[in-house]
Amino acid sequence: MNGSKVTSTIKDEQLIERRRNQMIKGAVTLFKEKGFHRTTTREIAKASGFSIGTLYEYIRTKEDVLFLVCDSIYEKVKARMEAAFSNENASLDHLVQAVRAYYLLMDEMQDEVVIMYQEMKSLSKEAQEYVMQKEKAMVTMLEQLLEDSIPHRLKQRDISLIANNIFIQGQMWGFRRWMLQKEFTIASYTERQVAFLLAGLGLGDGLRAAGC
Amino acid sequence: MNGSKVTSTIKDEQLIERRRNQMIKGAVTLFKEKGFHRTTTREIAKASGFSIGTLYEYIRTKEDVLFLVCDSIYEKVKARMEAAFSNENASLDHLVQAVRAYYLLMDEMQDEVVIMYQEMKSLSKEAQEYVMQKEKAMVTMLEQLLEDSIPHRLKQRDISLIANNIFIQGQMWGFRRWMLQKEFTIASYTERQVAFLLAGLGLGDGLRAAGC
Amino acid sequence: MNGSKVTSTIKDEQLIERRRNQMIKGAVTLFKEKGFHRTTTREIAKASGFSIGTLYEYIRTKEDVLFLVCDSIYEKVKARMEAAFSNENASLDHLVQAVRAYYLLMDEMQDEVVIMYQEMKSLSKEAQEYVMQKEKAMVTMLEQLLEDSIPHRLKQRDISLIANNIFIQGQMWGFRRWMLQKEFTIASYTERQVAFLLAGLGLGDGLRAAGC
Amino acid sequence: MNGSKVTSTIKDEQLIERRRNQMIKGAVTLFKEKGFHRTTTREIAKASGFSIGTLYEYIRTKEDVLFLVCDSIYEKVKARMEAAFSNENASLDHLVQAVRAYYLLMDEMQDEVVIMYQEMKSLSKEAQEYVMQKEKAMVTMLEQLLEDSIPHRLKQRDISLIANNIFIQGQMWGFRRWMLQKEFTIASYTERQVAFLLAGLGLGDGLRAAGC
DNA sequence: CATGAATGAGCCTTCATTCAT
DNA sequence: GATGAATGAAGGCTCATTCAT
Repeated sequence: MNGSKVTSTIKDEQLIERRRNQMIKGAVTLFKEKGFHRTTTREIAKASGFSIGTLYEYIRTKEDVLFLVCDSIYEKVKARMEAAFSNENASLDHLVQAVRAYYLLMDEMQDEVVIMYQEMKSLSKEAQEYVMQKEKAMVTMLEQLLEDSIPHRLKQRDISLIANNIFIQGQMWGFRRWMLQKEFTIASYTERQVAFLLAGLGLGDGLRAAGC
Repeated sequence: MNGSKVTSTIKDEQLIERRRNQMIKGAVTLFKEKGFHRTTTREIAKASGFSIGTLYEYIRTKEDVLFLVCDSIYEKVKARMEAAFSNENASLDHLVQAVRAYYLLMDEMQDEVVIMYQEMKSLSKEAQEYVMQKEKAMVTMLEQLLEDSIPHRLKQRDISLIANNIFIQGQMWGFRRWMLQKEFTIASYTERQVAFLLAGLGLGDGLRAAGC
Repeated sequence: MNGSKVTSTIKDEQLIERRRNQMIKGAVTLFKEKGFHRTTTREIAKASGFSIGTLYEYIRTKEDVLFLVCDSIYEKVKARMEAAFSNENASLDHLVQAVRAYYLLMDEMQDEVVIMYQEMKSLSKEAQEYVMQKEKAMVTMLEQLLEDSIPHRLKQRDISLIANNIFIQGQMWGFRRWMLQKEFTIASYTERQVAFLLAGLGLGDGLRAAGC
Repeated sequence: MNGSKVTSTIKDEQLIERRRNQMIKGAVTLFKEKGFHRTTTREIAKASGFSIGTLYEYIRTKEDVLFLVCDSIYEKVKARMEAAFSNENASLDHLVQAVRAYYLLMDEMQDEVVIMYQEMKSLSKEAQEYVMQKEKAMVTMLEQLLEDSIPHRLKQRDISLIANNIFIQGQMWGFRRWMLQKEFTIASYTERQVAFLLAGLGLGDGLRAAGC
């Protein structure tokens, strides 16, 4: 149901899907490079492989492109998280595996995350709301994961806080790459964050012993 | 030394200082509201209390305004952090006080933080570099604080990681307010983050006991 | 002979006739509402009940639609006037009846008249000429009517003038409805115009006596 | 108070006045030639003698230009009518003189009248209302003239009707020039209309005697 | 015959920047 | 030093028209 909120003059639904994927792909590249505002609709059309007229058959506004991009990013992240979090056997080990998978995913999607952070405010209030819901849903997934995997009980608020921390620490790996990626690889970053998380939960061996 | 990298046609240095402060104040309000790109130079001039012609006597480019704004934000944050971190008597308690002060500061400067996150990429590569240096310096202050205040030794990397975590958790309080500020007040957010930090360092009472 | 000057790729003459009638009907509605320039070809196609591709099988240019519309309006008005003016027994009474019928017709075709007044200039010079001929023919019909029905002789010029006056007074009923239709009904408007006409011709009872 | 409803970024009121007059002059020429819709803002700017940027300092919308044009036409016509109708000594003779002056005026302003007839519908509902008020005021002036100048009493409705007739007969001289101006000069047109008017009022010598 | 996706010229409008006063 | 009118490049978007299916 990708981008079902964006109207199109085209009738063929499959074509819409295909063209919009072209569009998103082209736009992501451009947004990464120059940001939403510095990218022109003509550039988007060109990068998507069609004319400006055709572009506007599939969207109504330049902002629609941004929405489509954001939506597709979330959709992708969500799908991957769901796959990684499927908790047949909820255990501490599963928690660690899932968090690792999440950090790995954030490593893969660095550019997309940067786009989200910088351009979301260019969406309409309504679209922002929509996108925030999706982000909220992802944090909730992390909360669920924690709840299911930790032996002792935590206050809801603490679960919520920790889920948030994990979530943004993952995003920051990409957003603050200029700082973090000088000192860490994604592997070592993941490793230490997990160790610190477990320590915080009173479950790990503590930071001192956790030799890298 | 506010914005010494930005050229002006005016000779009187004090006047420059005064005018630029007007400018920054006006611009921050506008950037908060509509972002850098959607704000026009005319609006900035008006909000600053002088004409568009005068505006351009004190800057060379619209981007200069953004730089001035970013620079002033960092200057302000840095000054406040320095005041709060002054470590005559480094102790665990001092660490806790300092971190609390930092979170409080981030609460005060929410809007400014949001501007930084969203508009930094609109600066020139050079200006971005400059601003990143300042951010790096702040993280370093946190690292120093940790190093000085924690009884046992931590690996440099872990210090760096934890400093980063604290730093961004503070920024996220403002940036993700739509999510966090529904569940927490700045007091409770600070409280739990500190508790979790200490637990992670193997120093607190753990999360279970730390009743809110 | 509807629109015989407009080319079509279709062979079947009857189909052309049918499709064009659909087109005219749809277009008139739209032109009334938003004028020729603000109406798109897509809208015309939709209102006509077929696709944009099909539309262009029956016309060559958007302007063709306007021409078809104008032509059909004149055809219709002309037919109705001919019916009303058929002068087996030319008499003053017949004149009055015919003029009344004309005003009634103009009342019915208000919207169409407005379209003619406002959009005719969007036709090509050539098409304008064609349409003006038709309008001229109608005025001539009125002239003939006057000539046949008035007992005494009038100078040709006066006949021409009076025919013109009647003609435009009819059109104005629709075109200036916002003014006239606040004060008059079509019945009272007709009534007074006829009285005034007869008075001008030295045939009526004068305006004073002609109680409404 | 010309065009006081149209906003401008320029502060100097006199400059606004001057520039707008340039604009109106340029626009009238273009609208005459190609109509409002087929005229581009760039053409208007060029014909006005300034750049497109400057044009938009004095208006907000292309439609504003049309409004300014319409308003100025009415203003001009109104002023001239007021001058011609000043009724120190209301008499039949004065009526005839005034009507003659009106027809002469309409002859002078043919192109402007055509513009009004064809483009008024392109104005916003609000602006149309405004412009219609002005037109109504002019008809009222004619009514007043009739009332003051005719010896015997006429019903209000008849006055209104006759005023309207005179008004549109004047406008039609320009709008239907392709027809009328083949048979008449403005002098002869005026002559016969006046004769017919007087006859209708039961005041002239009738049409038969009124040799041309 | 009918359809509708594709095209791109062209339009209106904005806004950073300059410079004469 | 301050002002604000002038500039024009550039951007978002529309829509008449075509043509392969």
